[in-house]
Amino acid sequence: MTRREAAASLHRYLAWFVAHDGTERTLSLVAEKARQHGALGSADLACALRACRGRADRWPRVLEVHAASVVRGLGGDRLIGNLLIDLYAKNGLLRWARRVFEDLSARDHVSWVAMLSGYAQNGLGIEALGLFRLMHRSAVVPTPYVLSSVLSACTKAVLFAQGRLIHAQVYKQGFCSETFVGNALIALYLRFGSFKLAERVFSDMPFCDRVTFNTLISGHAQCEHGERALEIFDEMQSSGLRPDCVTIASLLAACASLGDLHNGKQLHAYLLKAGMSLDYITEGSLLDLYVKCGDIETAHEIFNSGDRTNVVLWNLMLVVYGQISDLEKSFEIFCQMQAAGIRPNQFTYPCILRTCTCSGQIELGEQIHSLSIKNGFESDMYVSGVLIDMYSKYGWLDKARRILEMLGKKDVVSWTSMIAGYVQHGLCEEALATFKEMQDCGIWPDNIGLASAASACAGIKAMRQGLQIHARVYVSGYAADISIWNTLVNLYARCGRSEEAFSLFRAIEHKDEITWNGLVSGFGQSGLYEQALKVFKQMGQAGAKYNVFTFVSSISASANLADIKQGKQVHCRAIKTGHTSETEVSNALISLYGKCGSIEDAKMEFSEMSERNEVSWNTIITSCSQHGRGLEALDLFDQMKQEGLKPNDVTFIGVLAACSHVGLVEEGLSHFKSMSNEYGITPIPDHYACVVDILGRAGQLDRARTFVEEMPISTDAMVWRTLLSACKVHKNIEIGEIAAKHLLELEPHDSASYVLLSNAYAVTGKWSNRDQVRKMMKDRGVKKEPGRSWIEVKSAVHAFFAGDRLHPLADQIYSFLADLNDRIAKIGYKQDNYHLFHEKEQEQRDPTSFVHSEKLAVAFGLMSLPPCMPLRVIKNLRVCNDCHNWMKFTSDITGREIVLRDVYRFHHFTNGSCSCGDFW
DNA sequence: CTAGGGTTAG
Repeated sequence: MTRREAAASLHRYLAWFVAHDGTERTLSLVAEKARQHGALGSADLACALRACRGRADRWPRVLEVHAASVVRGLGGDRLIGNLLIDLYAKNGLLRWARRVFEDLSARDHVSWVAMLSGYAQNGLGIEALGLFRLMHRSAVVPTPYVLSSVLSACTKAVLFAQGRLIHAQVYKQGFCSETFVGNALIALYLRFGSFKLAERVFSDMPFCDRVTFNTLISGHAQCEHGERALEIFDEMQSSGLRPDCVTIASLLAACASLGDLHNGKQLHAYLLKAGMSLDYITEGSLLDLYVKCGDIETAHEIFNSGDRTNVVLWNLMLVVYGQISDLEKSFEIFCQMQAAGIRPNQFTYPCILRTCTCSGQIELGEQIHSLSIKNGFESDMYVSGVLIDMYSKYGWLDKARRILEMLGKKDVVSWTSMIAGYVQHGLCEEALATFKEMQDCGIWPDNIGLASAASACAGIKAMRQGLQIHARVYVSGYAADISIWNTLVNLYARCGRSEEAFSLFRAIEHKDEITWNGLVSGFGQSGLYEQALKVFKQMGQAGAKYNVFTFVSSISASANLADIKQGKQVHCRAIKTGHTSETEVSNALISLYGKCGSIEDAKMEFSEMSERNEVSWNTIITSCSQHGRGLEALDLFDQMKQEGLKPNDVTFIGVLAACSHVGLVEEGLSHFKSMSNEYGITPIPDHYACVVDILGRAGQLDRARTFVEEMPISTDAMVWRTLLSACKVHKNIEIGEIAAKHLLELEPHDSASYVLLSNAYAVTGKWSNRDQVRKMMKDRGVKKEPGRSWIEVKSAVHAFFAGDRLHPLADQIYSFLADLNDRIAKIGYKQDNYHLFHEKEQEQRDPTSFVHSEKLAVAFGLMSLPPCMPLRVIKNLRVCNDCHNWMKFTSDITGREIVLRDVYRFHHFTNGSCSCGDFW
């Protein structure tokens, strides 16, 4: 045998091995041959390269062979070069591949295809098209293979228009009957959801192969057309083509998306029966099937018995436990994978971090964040995206913002996560500013961005900006997304534009529960409570589904109307639909009963709750406090802390108000100090107003004044009004005048402020000053709001103005009242509302023409309601001294409980005394 | 076969 013959025979032998075996042995044979014959030809090096395909562990060999070929002067060799391009491209090293491509001494179609498909596989469609143009310029006529590579580049890089142009060229060149070209076209059209075009290409194909069917099946499976995928599988079987593992993997995906465990299990059995090797792709699909069908146990079994060196399967397991938000298990898998020496990839961190976010374990999330930085994923867009989401959901907006700023390439998701984070924490201005910033960076918002921006507008009732978003939705191409319309309906409702809200609402074809709720809650937040309750009733008639949001919104609308009857109806509906065990619903009910004056019902609701959160405690504490049960409120505050719940700013409003009711000055001040010292809460003006109330009620007006003057934040009207009110009660006109001066500057059109000052002058006998205030009101066109009271009797609400005779039973009411006044005069009542009038004025007044509305309401209530029922009256202004005193006597003589809700607080009158302790 | 963002409430 000559040397030449020996070389040829060995070469054939090697080629056979590569084709049939491709093991380590091939490579050792190459090495052996090198020792025997000293020099290697390009065919042998090519052989060695082929043996490296698809084997990550032989990656170093590729580099060795490349080096050897360059050393032997084979750098421009086509046979070796084409293989190197393919290998480098498959490993994502496109620049190396391109370098080899450029260095080729001559290119054939294989070279072009290798480079083109390399770009295609890495999603670099633009580069692929650039190379395709270069090919045209080099006057190389594309082959069907080239065209199919370019088509697949278009598919991968989402370049539909270019894909259609290539289709035209395919048609012109008459390559339509080539099966692999048809396959590429089917993939293209399915990727863009053009099912009709895909099926047309399919039916025009003279021949189809397994890949055709696989492409159709996987395309339909990915578009959630599981049913069609299974149908095509039937066609495939009747055409006599046998499925391979790609077919089965795609079918498994179809079953997974359909939740069809039955068919999925049959496929699983088929895999085992047909003796198909479970590679990591089929294994992954199987895992995915069991995960999506909720059979986690089987999923875990498959994972345990499979190839545990593949990071994808580990990632899948992280997703498995993430889906049932079992962070503990998820984290266990994460630790096990590291112990097994598996390096997490860029998918791993988003998988586990999302579960941390969902289960609120931010501390663990932070640790994993550090790990991801250590492993070099600091600037990964996906990892950063989920981190921005995690930190911003938790309220660490600054930290989220820093990650966003650090991110070199920000995509629409990273921006939107930040925007959504701002919205979720009520920072709507920041959200809208960031929304603008994103667009200044050239990123166009998508459906989620638009919905978030619309929600930000709704949050601050920014109708003008909201209208802009509305207009953009029409041109955006996202008009099919119901979430956006839901937000817009809510936006209009929240801005009080009921006409627009309804017309948009009617235009939504498939309304979901959020559409309805958006209307109810929106009306509730714009003060259109009746409108909100009307929609709630319509929901019942339309057969819409109620949920927690529906009940919370409707109950709170009833509460704001103080419409206990309406509220009880909603409560009944909640019981019937089984929503009363929801914490949020119970919280709304506590607030309802509290606001309607039934503190006992509120306490009952609270005590029957199975789970209470901060809001539950805040609501009951505030309710007790509003009803004058200060000690109870403070007791509840202690219990709340004992149960390990963290008080927030709302809690302290209730606590400070409670201290005020009980007269606990020093305790109140120490609670106030503890807010920032112990709990890190920055007091808002409302807290300062509470402290002023505490000091004012105790008569420590100088101290109150100093406190206000030393406030570190700017003083608002509420603070001054509280101080002025205390000055009126304690007849301190000097400090009262200072408070009034600030108050009238801040709110020059609020009639209540003038009335308060005028009364403060009256009680201190400064009649001329009082007259000046009255003149000031007149000059400035400020009119006193007429006093009005409401009472509900037998399902109807009866309203009264001061001294009015509009009620059908007016005569009876007035004579009942006269009789009542006689009776209470006998036990010591003296009408004293004249202290607000000068003696001369008093002489001129007709005592009967001046009866406050709350007295009329109470008289009517006493006449109409059975003796056992407490009277619940609502008044639009503060109750005056005389009426307050009158109520005490009336409650005593009639043995009736009277609950009066004025604009400030509740007064419970029983047996001659009031829960407010005579200070309001 | 594996990864991130949303709409209604208190």
